[in-house]
Amino acid sequence: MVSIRDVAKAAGVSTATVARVLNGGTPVSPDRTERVLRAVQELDYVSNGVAASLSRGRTGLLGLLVSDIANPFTAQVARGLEDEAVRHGYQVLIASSDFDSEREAQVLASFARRTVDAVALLSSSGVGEGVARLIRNGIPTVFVDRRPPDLGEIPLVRTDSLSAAREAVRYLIDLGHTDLGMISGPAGMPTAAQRLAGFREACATAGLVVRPKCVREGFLGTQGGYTAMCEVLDLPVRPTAVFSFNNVLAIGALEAVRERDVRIPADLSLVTFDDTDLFPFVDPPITAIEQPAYDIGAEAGKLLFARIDGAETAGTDVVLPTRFHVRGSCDRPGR
Amino acid sequence: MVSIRDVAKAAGVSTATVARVLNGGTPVSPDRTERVLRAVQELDYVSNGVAASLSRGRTGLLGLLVSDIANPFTAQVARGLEDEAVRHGYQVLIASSDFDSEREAQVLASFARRTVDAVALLSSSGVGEGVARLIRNGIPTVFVDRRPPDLGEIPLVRTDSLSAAREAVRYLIDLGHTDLGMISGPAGMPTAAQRLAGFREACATAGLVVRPKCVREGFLGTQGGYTAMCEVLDLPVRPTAVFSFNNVLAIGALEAVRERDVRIPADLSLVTFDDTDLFPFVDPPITAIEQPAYDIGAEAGKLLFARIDGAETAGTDVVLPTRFHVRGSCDRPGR
DNA sequence: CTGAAAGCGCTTACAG
DNA sequence: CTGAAAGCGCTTACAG
Repeated sequence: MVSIRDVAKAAGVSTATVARVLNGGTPVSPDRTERVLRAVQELDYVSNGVAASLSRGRTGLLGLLVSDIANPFTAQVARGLEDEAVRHGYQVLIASSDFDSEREAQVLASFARRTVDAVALLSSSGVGEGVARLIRNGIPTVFVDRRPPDLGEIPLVRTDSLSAAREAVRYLIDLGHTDLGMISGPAGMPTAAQRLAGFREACATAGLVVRPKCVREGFLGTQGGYTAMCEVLDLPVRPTAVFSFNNVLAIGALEAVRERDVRIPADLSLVTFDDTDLFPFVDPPITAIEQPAYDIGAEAGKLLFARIDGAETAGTDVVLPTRFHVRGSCDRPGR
Repeated sequence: MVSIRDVAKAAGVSTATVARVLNGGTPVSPDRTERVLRAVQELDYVSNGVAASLSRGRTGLLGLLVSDIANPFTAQVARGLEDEAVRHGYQVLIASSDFDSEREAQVLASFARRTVDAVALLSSSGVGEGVARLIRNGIPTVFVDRRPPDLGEIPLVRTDSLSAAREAVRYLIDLGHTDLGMISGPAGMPTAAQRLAGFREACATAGLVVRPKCVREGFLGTQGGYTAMCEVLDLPVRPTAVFSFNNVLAIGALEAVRERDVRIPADLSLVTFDDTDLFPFVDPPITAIEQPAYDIGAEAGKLLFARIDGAETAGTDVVLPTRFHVRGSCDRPGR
């Protein structure tokens, strides 16, 4: 590989001069500038980014840990973060844990090795030691969507899950439903707890009793939504409306619904957290809570760069608004 | 930051010994091993990954260039690639060009700086100089899904777009359609050309004439599909069946269809390349060609690692099978 | 099994 | 404006 020394030799200058020409900033005489440029051209020189990172002390990389990049919400967050990164001359290193906490730990360990300048976390498990080390090592970190309870000082960008859930469920109640169910998320996940709390609050406020068996915890993935919905639908008495933790679980739930020939919304009303391009075209169109995923990602990026630039961001909690899309998957109860 | 020298000092050994303990491989006496481990613990030492990359001459990173990670096909490819990467102790650096060729060039330039050990390309434009430089610099590269015409020697992982398209269109013809349209992809994209060719071949074989105005080129993104479908539907005489270049365009097409109260499949039959979780639930369920996106990504990873391990991969062309899902969006023509 | 030392390929005060 | 040189923090022959 041709190195900066080869270029310097060919141009008859020092490596310092080559670096100055290539990186700009410091002035270099036109004469030498041209000689360097020509040598670069002739030798087809490309600088070594790793070496540059080492001496500069920064990599120009933002780390993003996600559970599954194929989740549409996650992908949009990634896009928002990436666009913000590009604006600052950065790139994003996305790692999917696939809900595997060991893989998550490996990714965090790798981030802690300063392979990235800052980290955004949109991960599933409570994480634990991995994040703590990241922070002890002084790597700017931001949580996206949710944050483990014991890390309150780390900034967070999110929506208000609790009130959005409460509002959606109140919508169902206003329609006349009195027997509601929920396909919930994993118990350890803060947003799962919040959405469930919103669900319960709305029911409690309306004086409704929630039957324990109507609340099923679905592990993430469509399969989890399918299983949970099967359990709900196979109850001796079905609830007349179900609230789903997110769009992935909702898709699984739809499979269960179809399999049992349950009609939506005649037999069952359905509302879900997280929207999708195709929800308006589903039979029937799915009523959903939209989160501004792209903006969440962008906001996380802004926080990270503010921190990189020396700003104090501890304790920041950015809350972005949700939108409720009323479509065709809800109706008044049939009984 | 605590460095390997601090650890060496604290443990009373050389930095070489610390490295040996931490990286394994070379044997170290139990006594020193323990001292090192204790020092690491006490100092909360985390090695610097960038420095390690520089001296090892490898970063443990695979670069993946995509147009849009939010495209479900792309996301699945990324997952397949990533899982393969993890199997080899690697991570994936995903960069979205967002269909911007300047951004694409920047990403390729960054990859060429050896910030990654190998590269998988799933990008939109013909690319040009960026890829050429990558290859001149000896960075193992693989194309995914499509490859610019002049880079035939670089390995490629793909499906057979032409015959899959032909088969899907023949299905429409067998249903009795004689006036077909297509929402095509950007003219410069090889897969767009191939799917269009498949469409034309099927029509020609059946002796059908394709009206030029029934073939619209949609720029990528749902908006492009919407516009293209609008043009088709606003023709004085509508075709009775339309074949869509991919799922994203199909979603835009559905918007146009809905807006005009066209009924699928009664007024119009629709088939699209690329499947989606939700297509079975759309009204009506969308008939689609599924590509094994995850496997495509995994296969690309295998090729890259084979090449990293010294194997010769030039000229490789891996073709994976598609699956045709007949659902409810096609019927015999109504007229 | 171990350490001194060179080397990876840049960047950047420092002195001129 | 310019170059010699130190330094970024590891890894790895080399000699013992």
